[in-house]
Amino acid sequence: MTLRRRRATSADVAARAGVSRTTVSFVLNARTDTGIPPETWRRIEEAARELGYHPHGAARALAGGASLTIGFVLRQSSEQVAADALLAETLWGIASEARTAGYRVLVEPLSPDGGRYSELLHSERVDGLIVSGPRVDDEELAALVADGFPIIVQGSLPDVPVPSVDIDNRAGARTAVEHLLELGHRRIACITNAPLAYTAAADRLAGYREALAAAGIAFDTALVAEGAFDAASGHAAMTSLLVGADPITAVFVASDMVAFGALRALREAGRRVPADVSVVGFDDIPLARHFDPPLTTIRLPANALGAAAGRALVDRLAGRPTRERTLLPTELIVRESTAGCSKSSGGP
Amino acid sequence: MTLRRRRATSADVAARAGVSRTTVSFVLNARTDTGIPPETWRRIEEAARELGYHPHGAARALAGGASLTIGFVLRQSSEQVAADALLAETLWGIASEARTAGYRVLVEPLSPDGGRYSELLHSERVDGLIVSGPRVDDEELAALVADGFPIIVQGSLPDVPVPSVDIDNRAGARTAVEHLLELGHRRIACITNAPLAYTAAADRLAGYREALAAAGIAFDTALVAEGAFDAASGHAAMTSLLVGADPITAVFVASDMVAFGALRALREAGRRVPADVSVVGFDDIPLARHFDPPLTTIRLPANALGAAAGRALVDRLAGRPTRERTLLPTELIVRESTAGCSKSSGGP
DNA sequence: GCGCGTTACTAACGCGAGTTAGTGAGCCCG
DNA sequence: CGGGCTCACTAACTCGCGTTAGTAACGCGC
Repeated sequence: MTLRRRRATSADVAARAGVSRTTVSFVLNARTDTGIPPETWRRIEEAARELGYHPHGAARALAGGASLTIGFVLRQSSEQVAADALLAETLWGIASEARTAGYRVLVEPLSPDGGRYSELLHSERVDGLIVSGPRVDDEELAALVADGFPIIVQGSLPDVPVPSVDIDNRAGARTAVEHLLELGHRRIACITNAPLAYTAAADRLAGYREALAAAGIAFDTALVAEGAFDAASGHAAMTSLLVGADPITAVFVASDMVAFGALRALREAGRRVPADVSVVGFDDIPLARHFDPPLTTIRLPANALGAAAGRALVDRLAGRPTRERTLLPTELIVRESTAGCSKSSGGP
Repeated sequence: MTLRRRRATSADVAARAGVSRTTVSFVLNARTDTGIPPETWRRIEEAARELGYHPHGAARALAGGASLTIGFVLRQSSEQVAADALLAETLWGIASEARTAGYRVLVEPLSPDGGRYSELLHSERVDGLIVSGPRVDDEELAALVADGFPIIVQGSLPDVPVPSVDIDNRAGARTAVEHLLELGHRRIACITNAPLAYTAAADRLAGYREALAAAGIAFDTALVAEGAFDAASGHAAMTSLLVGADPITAVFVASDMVAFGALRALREAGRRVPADVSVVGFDDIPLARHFDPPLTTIRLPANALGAAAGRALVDRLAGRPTRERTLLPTELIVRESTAGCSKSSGGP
C-alpha cells in the first residue's frame, strides 16, 4: 500500500495560484458576479486541476448548510424488497436524476416496524427524503411532514399533505381492460395484485371497474379475486375463478408476478392462453416477455418513476414549486397472451 | 408549513446540563476513560434527550475525519441493473451490516464507460467503497486500489490485489451437477449464465467440469452451450442442445433466468421436465419456486453476500485485518425439476 | 503547609470550506 | 489635488464537533 499524499485543500490551490482562498472559492463555485478577471480565473482552475483538488464534502456541507445528499427510505420489509423486481431500476432513476443536480443518494432500509427517520434528517446527513411505500399509519412520517421537512412520497398516502409521485394505477388498469374489451371480451375477471388495503391494489381495481362501466358491463364481485404479491396467490385466485359456471374469457391480473401463477393455474385446468382465455398483467417485469405465452401487460416505468421522484425532491430543495401529486402514465405492451374472443356473447 | 425551531447543538446541550461542550462530547461518544461521574453523565443524557439533540453529520465528519458512509458502486449498465433480480436484496444486506457499525450507504450508479470514482472518494464523502461487478480492465479502480483506498470488490477481479467477497460459484455448480449425478444422470449438458469472459460464468462451468471429472465422465464440448443473462438466450441454447443424436437426460443451467427460457424450449420440443430431462438452475430468484415445474436450483445468498461485503469493508476501515478473498457457500434447493434418470445408461 | 496525585472538568484549537465586510490600488472627474 | 468610484481581491468570521492540553479543587501523607 503506497503512502497517500495529503489531500489538496482550497488553501493549497490558493497558494499555487497566488491568490487567497476566497478567490478560489469564488471561482470554483462559478460566482460570476465577483468580477474576477479571466486570467486569474484560468490560473486558479489550472492550479486546481494540477493538484487534483476536490472540495471536501463534509466541510462544504458544514459551511454551506446543505449536504447535497438525498435519502431514499425503503419502508418495506426485507422480503418485500427482495420480491420487488423493479426496485433497483427505480433507484437508478433517482440516482441519475439526483446527480444532474449535484446530489448523491443515501439508501436507508427501514422495516415498517423498525427504525426511525429522525436520526437521518436531524443529523442533516440528508437534505430531504424520498419515502417508498409508507403505510397509511406511519405516524413518524406524518410528523416530519408536519414539521416541514422536504419529503416526497413515492406511492400514495392520501391522508398526509405531502407531495407524492406515482404511476397512474387506475388509468393503467383501465387501459388493460379496455384492450380486452376491444378484443371482444365481455366476461373479464380481475385478480388484484395485493390486498385492497394497499392503495395501488385498490386503484387498479377501480380502473378495472371504470373500464367495465364505460363499456356498459355490470360489475360482478364473483369475477374478482384477491392476489397477494406472489405467484402462489395468483395460482390460488385463478383456480377459484375457474369454478364458476359461466366461464370467463379473459382476466386482468394486476401484477405480473401474480399473473405468472394465474397462467399456471390456467394451464393446469386445460385452458389455453390466449385461445381460451386472454390474460393481461401489470408491471412488465423483465421476465414477462418470456412467459409462456409472452405476457401482454402494462409497463410500469420504474426508471422514470425514480427520476420523477428525484426531480420533485430536488425542485423542492431548490425552492421551486412542487406539484402535490405527479402521476406517470403507463403503457400497454401487447404480446401474445391476449387474442380476440372466440365465443361471441350469444350472437343473433 | 410550521416554522422549524433551530437545531439543538452540542453547545445547547452543554448549557442545559450546566457543563462544557467537551464534557458533552465525551459523554455522547461514550468515552469511559474520562472519569465523568454517573450523575453528570445522566444529566447530560437527559438534556440531550429533552432537546432532541442529534449530532450534525457534516460537522462530525469534518472534525472526526470520517464520513461514516460507505459507497456502493454499481459498475453496470442500467439494463444490467434492471435485470438483476437479487440486487436489492444485496443492497439490503450491505446496509444493515453497515448500520450495525454506524455507517450509512451511498449508492453510486456508474456505467462501465461512464463516470469516475474519484470525485466520491477524493471528496471524502465516503470512507470506502464496495464495487459490484467491475470489469477486468477497470483501470481507474486498479489505480485507486494501488493508492491504498479502502475498497472491497463484490465479485472477482483476479488481477487486482484487492479484497473481494463472492459466492463460491464453482462449488455451487459442482453441487448442482453432483445432485444430477446422484440421480443417475450421465449425459448432463450445461448452459452457461453468461459469456465466459465473466468470471462467474467461467467458474460455474469449471464446477460443472469438476463434478463430471470426479464421476469419471468425460467432458464433451458438444454438451455445453452459452447463455447470456436472459431467458431468450436460454431458449436458444437449449434448442441447440436438443438436436444432438444421443439425447441428454439432464441440464445444469447456470442462471435461473436463462433456465426459464430453457424450460420453455424443452416444453416446445415435447420433452417433459423432469420425466424426460432434469433441470437444475442457479441463483434461486424469487420466481424460481413458481416455475413449471418448480425449479431445483442453487441458492445465491444475496443478503448474506451484501452483509459480508459490508462487514469486510467496515473491518478494513476499523483497521482490522481483512481476508483477501471471502467465498460464501451456496445451497442446493431441491424442487420438482429434477428426478431420477429413467434411461439407465446401457445396463448389464 | 507543601507537594503530589486524583477527580472533574474546561479553554481553545483545528477540521475545510462558504461568505461578509472591507481594503488598497488605480482611474476619472471636477 | 482630492473625492468618489470601480476593480480585484483578502482578512476574518462561521458552521458544529472532536480533541489536546491544561487547571482548579480536593484529599492525603509527611
